[in-house]
Amino acid sequence: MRYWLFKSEPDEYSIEDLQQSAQQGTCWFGIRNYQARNFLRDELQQGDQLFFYHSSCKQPAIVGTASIISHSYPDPTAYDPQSSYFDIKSTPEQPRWFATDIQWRSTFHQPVTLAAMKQHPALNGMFLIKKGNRLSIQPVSEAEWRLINALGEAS
DNA sequence: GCCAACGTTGGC
DNA sequence: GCCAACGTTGGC
Repeated sequence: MRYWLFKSEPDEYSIEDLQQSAQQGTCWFGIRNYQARNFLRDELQQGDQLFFYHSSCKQPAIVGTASIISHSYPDPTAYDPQSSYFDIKSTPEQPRWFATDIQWRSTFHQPVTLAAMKQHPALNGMFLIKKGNRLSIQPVSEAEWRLINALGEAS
């Protein structure tokens, strides 16, 4: 089992939206970056867990957790000419982009803000903290997973 | 709104 | 295969 961090703009899709769809899960689509795609296609496994991160908002923060509930599969929006994620070079024979299903698991009692993570010495090496990293899907170590969960559950 | 840090594209 | 120009992300 591995740990990940997924970014989402709360205006587009927030942890509240994720929680409301907890029964059926949520299709996570629209990843259009090759490095993120490779993680999604090659390394994410059913049962993995992830931090849900709110980006491009007032208080960028990890706000909760979710789990991967499917294998990765070709991103249907890449085939849809009506979709802004349409990519003519992605075909059913050779899909270029992938999606997966995730399911809400927890909302943190206290969001763990980017500022707090930057200040925490133990999180210096975090993918998210490394300068200029903008990946929308990125790996998280087990130590980081434990620490941030503890920070988020603390009141 | 600004801008740094990437990623992508395309000419050569 | 290089690299300049351009586009995007996302914190501030």
